Amino acid sequence: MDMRQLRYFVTVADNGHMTRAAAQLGIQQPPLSQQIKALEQQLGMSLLQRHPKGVALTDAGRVFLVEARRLLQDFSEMQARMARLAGGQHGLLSVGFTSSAAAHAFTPAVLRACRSRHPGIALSLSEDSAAAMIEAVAKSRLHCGLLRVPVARPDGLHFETLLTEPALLAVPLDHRLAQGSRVRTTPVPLSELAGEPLILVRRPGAPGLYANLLALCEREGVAVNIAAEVERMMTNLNLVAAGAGITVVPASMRGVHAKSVVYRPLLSSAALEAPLTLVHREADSAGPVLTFRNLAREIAASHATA
Amino acid sequence: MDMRQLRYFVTVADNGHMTRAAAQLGIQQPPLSQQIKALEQQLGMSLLQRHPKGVALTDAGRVFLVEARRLLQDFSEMQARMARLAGGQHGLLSVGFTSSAAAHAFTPAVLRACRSRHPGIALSLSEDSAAAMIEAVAKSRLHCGLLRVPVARPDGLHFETLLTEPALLAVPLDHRLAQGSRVRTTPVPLSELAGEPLILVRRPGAPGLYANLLALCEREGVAVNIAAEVERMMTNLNLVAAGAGITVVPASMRGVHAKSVVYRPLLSSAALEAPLTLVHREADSAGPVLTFRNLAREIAASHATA
DNA sequence: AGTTTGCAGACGTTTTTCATATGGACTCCG
DNA sequence: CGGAGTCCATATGAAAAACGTCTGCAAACT
Repeated sequence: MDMRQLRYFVTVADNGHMTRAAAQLGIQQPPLSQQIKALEQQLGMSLLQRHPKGVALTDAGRVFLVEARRLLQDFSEMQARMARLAGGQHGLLSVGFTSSAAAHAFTPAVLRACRSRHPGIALSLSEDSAAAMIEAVAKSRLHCGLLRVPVARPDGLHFETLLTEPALLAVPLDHRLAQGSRVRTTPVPLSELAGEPLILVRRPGAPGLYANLLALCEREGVAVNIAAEVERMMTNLNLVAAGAGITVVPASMRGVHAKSVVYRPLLSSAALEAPLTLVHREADSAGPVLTFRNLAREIAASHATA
Repeated sequence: MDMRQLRYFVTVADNGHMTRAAAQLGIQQPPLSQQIKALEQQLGMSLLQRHPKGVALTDAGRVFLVEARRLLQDFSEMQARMARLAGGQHGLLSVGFTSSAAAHAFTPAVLRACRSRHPGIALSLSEDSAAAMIEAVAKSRLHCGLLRVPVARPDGLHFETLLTEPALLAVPLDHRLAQGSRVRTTPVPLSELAGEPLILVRRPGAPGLYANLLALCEREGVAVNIAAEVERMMTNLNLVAAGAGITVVPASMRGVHAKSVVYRPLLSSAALEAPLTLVHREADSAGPVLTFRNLAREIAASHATA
């Protein structure tokens, strides 16, 4: 038994007429008669009474009509759901982000926009380190990841820079680099960092914002003094606020500990960009992932101009 | 999209393996690959990730799997319902009966048996005259009819005699034919009816129990005296009980007005049989009608022996 | 009675589906 | 590191199914 046969039968039942139904279905009358006959044979009962001026439903035909209608309805609803899924307005979407990505206003903005614009997408959020998140995306445990610097680039993964922002120097309020209300907006040369107790996020053997900073310092011949290594960027700023040292963070974090931390641009800031990166599997080029990617690009654009 | 393709996909998803699924489905692997590919193309998304050691579901595949399962489930349930309908354990069944058919214990017995043995059959009962009922069956307003003598035999209708019983003479308690407790069981010759006020059910121009009686009287040269014509056999007996005349009724009605009516067999009773007849359309040779017919035969057999 | 209308059957054609054979990618194992 | 084994995809031919055209038959209309 076939969906096509069900559709044929319903059309015949609606018309009470084989020939008209055939025309409506865009086929000839004999094939339609054949299919109806085959359907009756499969069910082992006659569905139609053949009259000289058309056909009428038998009792079994009346019962079968409601069954067939229901099944066709279910079928088309299923197709609609799948179409919405393909269109990306529907389905599951698990998104991960790092703590530093969450610090940027973009992250809550894009998640909020996704919820409001695509209520059919069930968002599942998680926070983790960049390395763990990239692996989770590669292993299909996550659909998308929002992070700063790609610390690994496995095959089959697509990385896309949504935003870049300068990195800022963060120093305690009572630090010598924070003295004077006017100087706070003037760039600091990299050489000023020499000997300062530097706090950084530990990323053994992996690239990242701090790896770039260290490489930059080495190139410029600035001797750094690593005072502490922490797990999360937020911990970083907590230590700076406590006066334990200085650090470098993406500009979007400048609101953290505003009362006890002073943020100053770096002179060589052009070389120390803090990107915001979206990662997903290359294979996921349709459905909710695509929708989310497009949404992320759109929100990123509005954040870049702002 | 086809039911077959859904079945194929579900099997592949269950096995996580094309080749094994193909074997399980009883086809080769390449056609299965083709069908899955066609399905993916129709849906506009990939459902499976091809791995060297098998296949795994994509997100869309997981969603589609539950949809496909549900649809296949609905489909098989529908088939089961139709099979029960074909088997006659299910469906609507409208049965009509005449008042005289209802007087026989068989009628309530068969209806009760139908309700208890086939709860899936929704019985719809109605009482009407034999002529109206036969027309209702012919016009498909009724599935079956229970009546006495077929007063008409339109084409396409099947009549079946379930039971026959003798007709009895019914006379008032104080009638001369009712005198003496011993004579009540001895047969009455037809000649005794001569001149007696006869009450009969009016059936203009149609055969029936009373038409047979009148024909019999005419053949035997007995002059009848028609005292009244009524619509229902029960009215008959009410008038007899009131002393308005005598009549002839099927034996099964002998319990009516037992205190005021005496029932005596007729000598020529062999020629005056009162049948109980089942009528249905010849086309209704399957489903609930068939079930009811078989049940009626069975109950009739047990009533005949009793 | 002739015409029209509507469904069913016969037969050839096209499309679909399946099976066989083959190729390419990956894993496992010596 | 190379060869055997697995597994899925592709190619090609055969079988089956669906469709279209033509025709027949029965009932209704004129």
